[in-house]
Amino acid sequence: MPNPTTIATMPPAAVETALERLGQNIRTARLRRLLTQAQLAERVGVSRFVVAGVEQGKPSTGIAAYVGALWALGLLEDLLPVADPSEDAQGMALERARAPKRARRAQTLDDDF
Amino acid sequence: MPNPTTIATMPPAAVETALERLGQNIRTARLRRLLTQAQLAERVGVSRFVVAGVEQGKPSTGIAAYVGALWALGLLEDLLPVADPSEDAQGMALERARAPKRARRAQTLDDDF
DNA sequence: ATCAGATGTTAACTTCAAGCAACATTATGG
DNA sequence: CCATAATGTTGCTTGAAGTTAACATCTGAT
Repeated sequence: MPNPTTIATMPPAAVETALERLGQNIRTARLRRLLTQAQLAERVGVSRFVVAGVEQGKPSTGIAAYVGALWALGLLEDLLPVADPSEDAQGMALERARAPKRARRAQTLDDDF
Repeated sequence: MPNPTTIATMPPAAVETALERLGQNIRTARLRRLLTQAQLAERVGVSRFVVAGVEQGKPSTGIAAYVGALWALGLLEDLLPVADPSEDAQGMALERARAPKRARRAQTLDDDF
């Protein structure tokens, strides 16, 4: 990451918390299945350090490692409801206006001050 | 990624599909909110290219970008149930055996074939 | 209590991901 | 339809993520 990417180095507290929680959940699932970090890592196809990072909720780790871990643990389906449009109440309310393929704010036409 | 990391370059079909779906969901949520990629990117604190990658389900993109997008869209809570231990039926069944802090298979003691 | 194995830590090295810029393409609003 | 904005694409540069290895530490089974 060329730039001191704010999101990865200093994520908002809520994001950091959510990641730590996700990592902890993955760790719990792994331990319940009696897998070592190295074993899980092998299934996912990464080194054990990446798995360790996942369990710590490391923000800069590629999402593939996270999703791969869920997959290897048989928990991939948990990801399907995330941001599911049919469950996005706020979004559905907004959609009542329109649902374009590209975002575009209605040009203020007569308001040329 | 020094090594042609299998997971990021050639993820299992299920993982790839899940990521594409997640990205599509995020895109839908963004469009419903009438945000441009650039606007969302600014909120998340990354360039618009990263947001584009997220919406494509790019496996190698850091999870912070994904979670940051969810956060900026007000969808962070969707992440909480993922791999939630209290919902992990398979894991809870296995836990009936034990719940260690470190994985370790019981040494086969008398089984020295 | 002891010892083997799992996990944490550190370091050096390699490679790709993210940033940036310019341009092409597509879609939307008027 | 046309103009304009949004998104996709390409190439370059650079810094950080991931790998490997060796060692330290902790945990748990016996």
